[in-house]
Amino acid sequence: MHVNTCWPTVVDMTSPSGTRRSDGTRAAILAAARQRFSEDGYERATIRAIAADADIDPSMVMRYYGNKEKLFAAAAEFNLELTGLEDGRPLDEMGARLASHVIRLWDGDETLMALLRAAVTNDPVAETARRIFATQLGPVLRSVCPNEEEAAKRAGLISSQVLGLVLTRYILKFPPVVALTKEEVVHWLGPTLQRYLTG
Amino acid sequence: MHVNTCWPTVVDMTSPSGTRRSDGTRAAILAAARQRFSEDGYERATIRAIAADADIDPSMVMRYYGNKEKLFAAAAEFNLELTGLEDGRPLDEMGARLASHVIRLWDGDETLMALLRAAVTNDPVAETARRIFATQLGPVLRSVCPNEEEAAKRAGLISSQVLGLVLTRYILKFPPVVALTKEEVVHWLGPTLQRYLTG
DNA sequence: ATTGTTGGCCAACGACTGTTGACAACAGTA
DNA sequence: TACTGTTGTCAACAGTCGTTGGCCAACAAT
Repeated sequence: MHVNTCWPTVVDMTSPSGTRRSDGTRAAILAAARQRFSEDGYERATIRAIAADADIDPSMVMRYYGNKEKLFAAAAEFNLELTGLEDGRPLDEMGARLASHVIRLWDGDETLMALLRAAVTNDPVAETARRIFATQLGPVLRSVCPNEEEAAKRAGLISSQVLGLVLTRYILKFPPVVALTKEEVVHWLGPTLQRYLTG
Repeated sequence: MHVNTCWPTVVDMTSPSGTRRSDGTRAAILAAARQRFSEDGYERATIRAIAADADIDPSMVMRYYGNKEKLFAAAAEFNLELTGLEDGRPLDEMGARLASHVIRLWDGDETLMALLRAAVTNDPVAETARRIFATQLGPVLRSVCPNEEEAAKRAGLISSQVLGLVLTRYILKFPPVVALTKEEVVHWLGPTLQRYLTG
């Protein structure tokens, strides 16, 4: 289609580790983008606003990330950090561990909020969300459930409860859900997730 | 602030029941708005597109509904139809009844999807969602739980699982969740909701 | 036939969007 | 010094948005 216009083809190798003078700007853009996307969603987060937050010109955003879609893709790549959650620990406490992990992971991380906000109104982004949950939650389920199809179903059920909590707590901000302490979340969601895992 | 410019102050009472010639247009706008808002979300659903769907001029939308916000408010008012769900039936089957009710209610109704899509990126709309769930789910919970504060907490938990299912099934379209039959949803979510209700 | 009201279309406004290209400031290299 | 490629600024483009006001046809009541 067209050549890569997002990135200078020849990399400046003056610095020993391949860093560049513009790396700071790149990082500032990405940080501002994450915040804006998570607060405003994809459509209302404008390139101009992101550039203003990063204190640079809007055209720099285009130069370094090509277009708005690619900028979002760069800002919304993230990790559920689920690996190692299952090894060597009692299987019947996994639901509680998972609930605890979700709270710890989501609190203070805006990347996932940006992804969720955008996925709701943007189908390509929804595809990204499907992929992330399928590839990162899938292996965990297959380790406790041999049947491939059933594992997928259980992963879907877990996603529904986890994302439902995230939605009502961090995005819609239902007061009783916001008020839940981490211990309460573990107490209530733990058994639910446990049943979806092994019940 | 300013007078009501959304509606002619003097109503044409020529027709016996107070209907007007423009009622058809009004309804067409509302139907098109519901569909567009549910499919595209608040920002991307443009007045022009809604008007085109309804086969009328964009300015008519403004005349009848004032502005985009008011149009959405008119399109997103809806009913969870929860009254009568608890009377005279065994309390320990209420979770299953609720799960069954959710599926029946959401399947084919785009109003609630419009509300949810818009609420995620629009704070005033999120407030509407909070209000609807608080006022319609609250009474049900108070009928099974005397403690006011605990009832609110349980309502929040139920919302998290219900909205999580709606999100993953109807909006993000996670394949395993979409594939669930109504019976499977009742089988899996029923006990969860039952525990949030009375556990 | 006359008015006044309602329903509807049309063209345009001002604001804002993503995006582009020209150009200046600066770095390192020869 | 002059040259080259990177970083950044500025102004503008083409398009879309919500919204407004003017205009005309259909209709109602006088």
